[in-house]
Amino acid sequence: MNVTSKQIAELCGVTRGTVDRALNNRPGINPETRAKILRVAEELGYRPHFLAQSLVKGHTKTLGIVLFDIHNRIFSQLFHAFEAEARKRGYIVYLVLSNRNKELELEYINNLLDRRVDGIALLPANFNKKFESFLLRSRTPIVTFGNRLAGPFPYIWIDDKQAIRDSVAFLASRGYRHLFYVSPPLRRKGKENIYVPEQRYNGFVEACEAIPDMRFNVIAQKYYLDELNDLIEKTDGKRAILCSSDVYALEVLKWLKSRKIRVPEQIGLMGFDNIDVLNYVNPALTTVDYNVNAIGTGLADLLISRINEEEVPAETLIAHQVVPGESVSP
Amino acid sequence: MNVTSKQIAELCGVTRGTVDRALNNRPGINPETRAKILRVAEELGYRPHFLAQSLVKGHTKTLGIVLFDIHNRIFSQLFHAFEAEARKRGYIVYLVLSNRNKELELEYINNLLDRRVDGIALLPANFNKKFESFLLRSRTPIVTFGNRLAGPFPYIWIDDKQAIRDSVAFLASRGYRHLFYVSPPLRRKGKENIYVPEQRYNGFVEACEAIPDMRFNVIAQKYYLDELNDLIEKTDGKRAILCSSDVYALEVLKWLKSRKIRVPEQIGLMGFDNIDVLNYVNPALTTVDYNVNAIGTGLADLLISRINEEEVPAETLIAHQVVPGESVSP
DNA sequence: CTGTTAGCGCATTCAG
DNA sequence: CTGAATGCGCTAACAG
Repeated sequence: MNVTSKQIAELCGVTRGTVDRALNNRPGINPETRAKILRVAEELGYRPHFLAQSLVKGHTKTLGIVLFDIHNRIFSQLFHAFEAEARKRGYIVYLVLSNRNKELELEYINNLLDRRVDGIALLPANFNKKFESFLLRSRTPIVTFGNRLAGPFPYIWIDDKQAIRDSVAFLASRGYRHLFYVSPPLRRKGKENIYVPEQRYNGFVEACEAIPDMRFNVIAQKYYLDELNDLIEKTDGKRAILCSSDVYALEVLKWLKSRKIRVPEQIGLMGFDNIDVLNYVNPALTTVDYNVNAIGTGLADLLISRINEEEVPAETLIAHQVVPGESVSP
Repeated sequence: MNVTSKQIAELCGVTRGTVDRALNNRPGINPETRAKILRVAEELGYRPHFLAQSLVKGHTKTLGIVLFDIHNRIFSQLFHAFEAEARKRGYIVYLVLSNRNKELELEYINNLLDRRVDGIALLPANFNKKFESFLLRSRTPIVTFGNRLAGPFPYIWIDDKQAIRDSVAFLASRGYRHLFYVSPPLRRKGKENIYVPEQRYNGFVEACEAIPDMRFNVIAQKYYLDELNDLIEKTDGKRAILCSSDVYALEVLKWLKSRKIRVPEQIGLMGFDNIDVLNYVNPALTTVDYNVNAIGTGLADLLISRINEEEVPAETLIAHQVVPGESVSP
């Protein structure tokens, strides 16, 4: 059914070598024969067989991106930007979702490698030496984001530590002297790749400790609302809850409302990510904004540069900024 | 660098045919030679070259899915389910975003076809005969969702018309006698594929007309808030706004709040889709819920069945239900 | 300027 | 049970 270059050759009474010269307009061919071949190819709706082409050329013009999932709006937006940039540069992309599952991630990366993607953008769940040497051995360009590896894999994201420091400074400037920091569980250190949560955690502790009269607690467990409840009852003064992501902040806000605790009158609240749904919640959440599209685009750009064997910086950090909302008092 | 079956053959002192018999455990091979070959392959970390394999086998174990974008949570969730099911069945998936752009969609489908995907799940932006015959000529299994084509392409979604009818009935049962229906623009009919918006629109009109004393207006334009404003000022009585999606409803709610119009005391409000962010907005929005995961999974299932040349229903409709919230009065 | 030849890596005949 | 040969569709180097 699909027309091949061989058929075109026969129809034009030439050989496939000549057809190839015409199609990929390479030098050394009579303009007339070229025109004829091109016309016939056009008429027959010829399209080169991509797989065969890839097989011999050694590249597939295909990228893979592995994400945990696509529930957090941050990541769907990032993908959108990544995909748009990739397409502009002639690549098409496989999106695979590891669900934070280390085995699944490995299996997926193998699948992508089997399909000979030209490069992979990776939000790594795995992190040990074995994993990294596996990636290295693949000899495939890999760029990371949102979670870091130790090896020589370019990384693009924001400066998480500084961003949380800025958040603490902001809350301090508004007179808050007791902060509760809600973070994903951290005790799984060594068992999971928690680079970013850890950076944020460190930023929080450092920033708080640098402020003489600042008191603070870290909540990093699954039942964080229970712990938050205890903490709120046991303390007083001007307090604020700082969440490591808007998703947490939204949950906390919902819970506070159900408990009839007013924000910011009784307690301040701050999120992180500035996801678009914040547009629809009251009070408007104070949060940290950064340009996710820039990350997505930059990720594709970095990866394609690496594929073209250009030098790229080991680390590129996107700017962030605190966005004041109504959830902290003036 | 990558080890090939040829190398294994040499190392084992046999020919590639034999290696193939061992690897794909086909009959007609001495158990001992097989064991040896398998061992060597294992040691060398042999992985078959997927492209070469595909080239000769004629399939790629790859699916393509084309979406408008991934901003609406409905679609990211749908993708997640689709991807999970596809993976379970041994397929990996290309996700491409047409941005509702007809030319881009065509280009993308061509890209997918070039890469010889085994099947495509399509949310079509195009819709004319030419487009459909193009799809048919590709001889590639295609399944549609969320927007319909005229031709023989299996379709999976919900019964949009009935769902809106149910919404109207629900509002009527709560005593509302004047409804404003907010829909995407419909005048582009003939220029864009607006199957679903049209179904919903028809359902709305039919349902309203069947209720003797029901008054209603349809707002289907870009500046719908302005029109809504006029309408609200010119009318009175027990009124409600019915939106064709939660995204609209959220915008409307935000606008109502800014205008200090109370929901549901002064006006009722209802959305459609039951997206997860509704969890965080007040008042809780009344909406229509359906199982998106079932659609995503079903989509993959349908597509793979078609690939395996099994018969599938031309249309499969997923159940929906009205979810009462606080945004309509009791 | 064009034809011939040899692969890319694998699957699948047909002989032996 | 195994070897040799052919082809998937395309590219590229070498002759002529």
